Amino acid sequence: MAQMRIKDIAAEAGVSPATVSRYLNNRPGQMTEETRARIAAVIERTGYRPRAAARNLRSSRTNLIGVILADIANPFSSAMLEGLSASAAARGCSLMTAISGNDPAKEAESLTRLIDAGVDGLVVNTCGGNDKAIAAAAGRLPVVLLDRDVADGGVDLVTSNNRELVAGLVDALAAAGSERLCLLTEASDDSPVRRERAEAFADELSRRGLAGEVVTLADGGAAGVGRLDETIRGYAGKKLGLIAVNGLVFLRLTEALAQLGPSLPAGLKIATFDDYPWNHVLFGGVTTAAQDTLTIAERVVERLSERIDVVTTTVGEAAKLAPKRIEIPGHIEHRASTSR
Amino acid sequence: MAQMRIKDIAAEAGVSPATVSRYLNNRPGQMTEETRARIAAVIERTGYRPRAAARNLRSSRTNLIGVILADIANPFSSAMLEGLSASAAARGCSLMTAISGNDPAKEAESLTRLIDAGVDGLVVNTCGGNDKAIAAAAGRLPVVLLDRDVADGGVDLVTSNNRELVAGLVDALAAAGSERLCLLTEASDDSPVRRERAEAFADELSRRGLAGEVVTLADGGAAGVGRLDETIRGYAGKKLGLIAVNGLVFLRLTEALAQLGPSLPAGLKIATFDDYPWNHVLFGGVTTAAQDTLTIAERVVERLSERIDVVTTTVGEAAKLAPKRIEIPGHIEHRASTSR
DNA sequence: TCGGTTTACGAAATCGGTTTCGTTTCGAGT
DNA sequence: ACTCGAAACGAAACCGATTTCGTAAACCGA
Repeated sequence: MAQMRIKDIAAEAGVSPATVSRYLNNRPGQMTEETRARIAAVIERTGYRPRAAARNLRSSRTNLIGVILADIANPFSSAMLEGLSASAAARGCSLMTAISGNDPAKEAESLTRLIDAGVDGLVVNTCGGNDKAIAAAAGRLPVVLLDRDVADGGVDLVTSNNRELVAGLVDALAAAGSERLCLLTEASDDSPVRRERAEAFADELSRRGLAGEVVTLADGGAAGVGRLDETIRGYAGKKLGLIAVNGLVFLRLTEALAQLGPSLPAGLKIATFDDYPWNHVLFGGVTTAAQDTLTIAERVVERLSERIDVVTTTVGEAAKLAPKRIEIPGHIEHRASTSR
Repeated sequence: MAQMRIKDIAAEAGVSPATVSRYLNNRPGQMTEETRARIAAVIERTGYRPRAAARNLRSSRTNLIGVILADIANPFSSAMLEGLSASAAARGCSLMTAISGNDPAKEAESLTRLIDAGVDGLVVNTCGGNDKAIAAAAGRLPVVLLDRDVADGGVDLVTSNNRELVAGLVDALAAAGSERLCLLTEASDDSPVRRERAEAFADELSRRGLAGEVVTLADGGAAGVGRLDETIRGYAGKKLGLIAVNGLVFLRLTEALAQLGPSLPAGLKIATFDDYPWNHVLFGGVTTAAQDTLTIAERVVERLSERIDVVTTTVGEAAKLAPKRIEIPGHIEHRASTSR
């Protein structure tokens, strides 16, 4: 009685293992209401749980979704993980997670490890440098990219409407009276997301005939902050507006500004991407381009499920769905840092 | 050639499947260096990867560690997840994660879902309310608790040395000249961790003959902040020292203080638990009790591995290891908020 | 009432590894 | 040369579900 097997249940219910299996997966080949009840009773009484490994082996489906995240310290990632977890659970799937820590080698290792583990599909928030491997993986099993695209294209991608969010932040700064705008980026960040935001920023400036530039901070070191400091000092009092391309850059910006004083220099306005908790607090509230992480997660899982269903339902090469790019609209949180 | 099976490899290498299996698991029953090389060559050439499901079925070992986290928004949790991921990967294991979002029902559901999935062991950062179920689970498979204990005891626990960290923060405030100390907590937080810190705080006060109290903020609402505001105002200028029992409380404290002004009122000193990124920035740096998340994660996985090895190696009831409480020392980051 | 189609279910093959058990080979000791 | 033990390996059972295929019973219209 230690561990019940499906045949034990079958014996006790006076049916065959096949029938119990049909019950467990409530299959189309229905059964009498009476046998259904009998099986249910036995399972209820014995507390039987089917062994996943056996099921996986035969059906070659694991109900597991692999997730590779570049940087879990980023609240965007943790919010995403929570959303993915919920959406997957709603579909009866569990998550296998791996964290690359922005290390392409680790990412590659995670890729093979998760695939070897037999996940039904893969969600990848890539740190870059594995475009080939990811594209190859996408040829062998369902893959949906999260936020960051790969070079070769051809893989599903769910992302925010970065261009419109950039426009929204520029709007906010312009409305607050900024006459010259800077987009602050980091040298080490060469992700497609950063590029997309930078391009949108440039477009937006020229579209409105505003002055401005993209300022790249040196990595972590004092040099970057110094450069930033210069920039700020140079424009101080000249109605400068600053946009941090992501939450980490914003933190560095805050550190640099702290050297100038605890509140914003007169005429300086700021805004940032990524809705970190401290954005409510710093400078009395920072105007933020917030992504709709819950919806993004939901759509990622939804899309992945579609692909998984197609793979397991259809046969051979008919299983090709055209790659799709899904943009989830975020919104601008207007706060004190861009008030007049 | 679509999917190689172990017997295909065996055939190509001119050996039996059993030998290939021995090679894959490098088993004690050694093989000739020559056959080893031959098998290696075939595997290398064909890119063969064993199917995990089949392996799991027979060996009833999945190399999967289940992780249940109460609140991923908490940076402690994300740091932990990163650490667990790394430590597990180093042992060839993957992580199956579930997030309860502090909902006991979700936690219970995650518990059974992960167990059903066949994880070898479980790491639980419980949100409370499932002590029975968790203790029961610990009777059926290896379980290590993370940070938060369950009532029944009898389950391994890895946690920080909260009592000493409290003492360290009290030290810092006292050294900064604070004469009266408050520990700020939240009404909704009734976790063992909070209780332990509160007790340690009270002990520490009486040991040193310091005045002070535990102040409980009402949940989220303005009332709590109002109360806090009162407290601060009441003591302003009287060398008050504040300790936030965790990072979220600290954020609320910061919001409340923001109403009073951007810098700390004269004579007010503050310190907090949880080393969030913004702690470096707010108030020019906040003195923080930082937990050694990496080591905690490492020890959790290590302890879990011990239990897993015992389970799979020994037979029957000899497999009982005595439950163990492991404390990982954290340290105090002294920053501007407790300077003289 | 009768052929034909569904419906409900059982027998047995199957998924792809691991593990047990037994056999052969090889080297060492006397 | 002969025995013995260990090392190297193969044959076949096995893990526990799902799935295919087949069959008997029930249903149904003419």
